[in-house]
Amino acid sequence: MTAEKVVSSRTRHAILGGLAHEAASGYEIRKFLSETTSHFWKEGYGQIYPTLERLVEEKLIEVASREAGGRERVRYRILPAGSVELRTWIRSPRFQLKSGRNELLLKLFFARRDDAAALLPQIQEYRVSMQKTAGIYSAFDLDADEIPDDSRSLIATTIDYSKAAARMQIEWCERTLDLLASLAKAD
Amino acid sequence: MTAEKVVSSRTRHAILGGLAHEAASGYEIRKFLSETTSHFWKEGYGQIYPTLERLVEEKLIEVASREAGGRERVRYRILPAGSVELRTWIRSPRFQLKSGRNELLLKLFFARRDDAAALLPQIQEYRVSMQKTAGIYSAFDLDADEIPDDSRSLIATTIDYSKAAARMQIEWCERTLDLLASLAKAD
DNA sequence: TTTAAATATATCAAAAGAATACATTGACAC
DNA sequence: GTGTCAATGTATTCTTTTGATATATTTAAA
Repeated sequence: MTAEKVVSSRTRHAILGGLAHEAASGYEIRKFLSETTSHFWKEGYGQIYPTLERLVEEKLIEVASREAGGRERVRYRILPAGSVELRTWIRSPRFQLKSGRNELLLKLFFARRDDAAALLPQIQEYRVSMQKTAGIYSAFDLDADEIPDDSRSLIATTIDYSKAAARMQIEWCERTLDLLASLAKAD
Repeated sequence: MTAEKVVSSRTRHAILGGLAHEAASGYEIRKFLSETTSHFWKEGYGQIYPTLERLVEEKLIEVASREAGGRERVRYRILPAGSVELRTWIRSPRFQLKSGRNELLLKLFFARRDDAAALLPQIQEYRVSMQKTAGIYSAFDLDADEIPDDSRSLIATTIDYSKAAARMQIEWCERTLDLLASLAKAD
């Protein structure tokens, strides 16, 4: 009774995508993802390492090199079957959206007028952090050499998204700050 | 050695907020949240039921009524200490943002030109679902009786946010559809 | 009036995320 | 040179969150 565990996780595809780019260790994959997709996709080690082992078992990737001695480092490389799986996923008409969590909006939802003064600086902080984010994406250099020409314009759409999201949030902050200021003034 | 488990979870505040509105069971709390805050905050049963027990232990809420017989239904009510905790949280200058996951953007990030044709209908579907969402928020009635006047304009800011987010995503879909169409045409 | 569908309640396993542990390298002060 | 500290690289473990499923009850339908 070796019941196969069903893996519905999308982590496998994020990893395959990363390895399609180049062979890497779990640590490097996470670094790559957090530098490129973190605005809409993040992975943690706790997810990456077990999934790598799983992908090896499934023969979608293989160990490319293994350095021992105290700290060990295992690099993985994608196999042809892995590339097929990646492309199948990209083209299959199923995808999942999971909205994030915004604690500040939750506070606003439960707040009363007399909380307005305390909320004001929190929204200012939010705006600052969004402005920082917007700056990062504006400075993003799509002409960088490592990006294959073939996918450049597709990647551009994800950056477009992040920029638009940041801008939208900044504008919301501004509208909301105005409102809170008027509430706070009217005590 | 009864080491107190530290609860850093924000679920407690979502629950306290819900109960501040009116006494309710775990099921009802979840229903309330999913009808009102689901665009920026969701809770599942797996989180709600254990947290309710915890909050009772901490004397922030209490059991208001308990119906037995086969299926049991326990309603909880917020205590003064719970209200204080809720307000303290709203005013404290700490909040956490957790960006969601967008599998479609992940696909676009890893895609190549020749995937464009397969991605096109996926983005169309995305646009439709966003249009539906936008419709819901536009129709939202803030003048409904149950909403206390005191927090009406604060709640309005969260709806403003959701509307703006939906609009932004629809516009992104339109830009992206144009691009993909041109890529797909050029084979 | 039995059956089917919708609603209400709760549990549990899987996935995701956060915190931590430990190893190596490099830079700098002495 | 050498001891100390910080930065980086690697991985594990634990907690929180999510999702699927089980079970009971009520309502609607046939």
